[in-house]
Amino acid sequence: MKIDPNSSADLSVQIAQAIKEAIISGRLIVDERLPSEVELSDHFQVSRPTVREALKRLAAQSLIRTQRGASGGAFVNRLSFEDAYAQQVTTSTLLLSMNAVSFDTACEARYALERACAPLSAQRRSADHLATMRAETFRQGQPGLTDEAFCASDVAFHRALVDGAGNPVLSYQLAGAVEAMQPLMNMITFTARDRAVITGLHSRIADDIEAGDGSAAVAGLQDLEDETRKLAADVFAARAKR
Amino acid sequence: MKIDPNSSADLSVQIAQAIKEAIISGRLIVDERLPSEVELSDHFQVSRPTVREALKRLAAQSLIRTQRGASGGAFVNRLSFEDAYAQQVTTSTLLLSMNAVSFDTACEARYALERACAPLSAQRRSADHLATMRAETFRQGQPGLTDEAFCASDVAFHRALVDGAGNPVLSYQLAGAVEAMQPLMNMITFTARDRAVITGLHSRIADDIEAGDGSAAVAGLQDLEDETRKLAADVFAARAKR
DNA sequence: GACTTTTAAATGTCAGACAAATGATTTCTT
DNA sequence: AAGAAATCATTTGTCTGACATTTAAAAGTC
Repeated sequence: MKIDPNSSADLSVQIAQAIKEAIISGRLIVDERLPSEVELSDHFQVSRPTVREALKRLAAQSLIRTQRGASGGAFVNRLSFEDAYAQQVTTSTLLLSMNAVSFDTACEARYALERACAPLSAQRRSADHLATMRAETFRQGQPGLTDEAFCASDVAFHRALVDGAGNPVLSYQLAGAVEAMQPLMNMITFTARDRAVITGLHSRIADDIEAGDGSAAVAGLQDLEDETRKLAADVFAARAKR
Repeated sequence: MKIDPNSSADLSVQIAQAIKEAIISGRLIVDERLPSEVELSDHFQVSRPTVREALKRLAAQSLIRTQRGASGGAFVNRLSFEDAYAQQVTTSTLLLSMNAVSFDTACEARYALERACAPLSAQRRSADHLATMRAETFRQGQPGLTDEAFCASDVAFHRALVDGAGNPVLSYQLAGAVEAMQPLMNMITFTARDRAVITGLHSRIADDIEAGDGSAAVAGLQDLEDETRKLAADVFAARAKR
C-alpha cells in the first residue's frame, strides 16, 4: 500500500483509496485486522488524525469496522446484504430527490424491474412471501388508513413480491428502486376508488403468483404501472391548474 | 441539528448522522454551504478533529464536497448519476466477492434485469447505442483478444443495451448488476467456439433491438443466459474434476 | 480453580498550532 | 481612472502531543 507524495489529492483520500484497493483486490481479506492507527501513520508518514480521517471514510462505506480496547482495531468488514440494502435505499432516494427525476421515469424503472422478478417469484412462490402479500393487500382495504400508511403497505407488498424471487442479488438491486419511490408516491392523495382499484390489482397479482403464472403476474404489473401513472398524471394536472 | 449527549455512539457518527438527516429531509439544500468546521465544533460542543471525521464520513458518501480557501467550506453535493453508478458498482462487486454468491444467482439476477430493459431499448432504439453494440460485437469477433478484453467488451455491449432504454434510473440500478459480474466472468476461459456462439447471440439481439422487436430481444437474452450458465457449469465441473 | 485486580494496547477525544489555498481587499503603478 | 500587484482574512488540510475510555489478557488473591 503506497501513496503518491506528488499527488495534489488530500492525504486522507489517498490513504483511504490505497486501503480500499487492497480490500477490493483481496490483499486484505474479510475480518483481517488492519495495522493500528499509529502503525498506519508511521507507514504512510502522516499524522494519526489524517489516518483516522481516512479510516472514517472507509467506515462510512461499511468497508471496515472498528473496535476499541486491547486487541481492538480496524477490521475489514464483510459487506452484508442488509448494509448494502440500506446504502442502496438512501442513495436511490437522494438521487431521485436531487436530480429532478420525473415521476414517469422513476415509475417506469421500478415496474420494469419488478416485472423482471415476477416470473421468478411465480416459479418459486413461497408461503411466507405470499402470506405477506395477502396481509398487505388486506391492510390496504381497511378504511381509515392514512395515505402514508397506504403507501408504506404498498412498498411492503412489492418488497414481498421481489423477495419472493428468492434471489438476494435481485432483492438488493431492487431495494432502491422500490423504496425510493415512496416519497414520490406519498405526494399522491388517493381517493377510496383509487385504492380499491390498486388493491384489486394487488390481489390479482398475488393470485397469479400463487397460481405460478408468471406472465399473468407480469401483465398485472403492467396494468398497475398504467394505473399508477394515470393517477399521478391526474394529480399533477389538478395541481398545475390550481 | 442536535446530538444526544447520552448516546454511546461515537460523536463523529452522531454528528454525521445529524447532518445527513438534515440533507435528506431537505433542511439543507443542494449547494448550500455548511457552517465552517470551527462553527460546527462550537455548535456541537466538540473539537474540530471530531467534526472533521464526521465531515469525511459524509464526503465518502458524496453527500458533501469541500473547498479550501476564503469562501470555501463544505457544501451539500448534488448526488450525480455518475457518482451513484460508481458507488453502486463497487458495492455490488464487494457484495458478490465477499458473500459467496453463486455464479448462477448472480447470472440469474443480471439477465432478469436486462430482460426488463430490452423492450424499452427496442422501443427507443437510438443510433448511438446501437452503434456501440455493433462495434463491441465486431470487436468480440476479432482473434487474439484476451479473455479479459472479451469480457470487458461483453460488459460494454450490455451497458449499451441497458443505456439504450433511455432511463437513467434503470441505467443506475443495473450498473451494479452488469459490472459486478465481470470478475466472475473473468474466471471463465472461452474457447473460440464459445466466443462465436456468444457473439452470434449478441449480433442477433442487436438485430432485434434495431428491428424494434422487444420480445425477440428478450428471447435472445434468455438464450444468452442459458448459454452463459451452461458454459460456467462446464468450467466449474472441469475445475472440480482436476 | 475461580474470582478480582492490574496492566497494556488500542481507539476516541481534545487543544492548539502552522501550512496552504483562495477569494476579497487594498495598494501601487501607469 | 484603470489595471496590476501585493496584502489580508478566511477556511480547510495537516501536525504534535496529550488525556480519556474501552477492552482483553495477564497477574495476583483467596
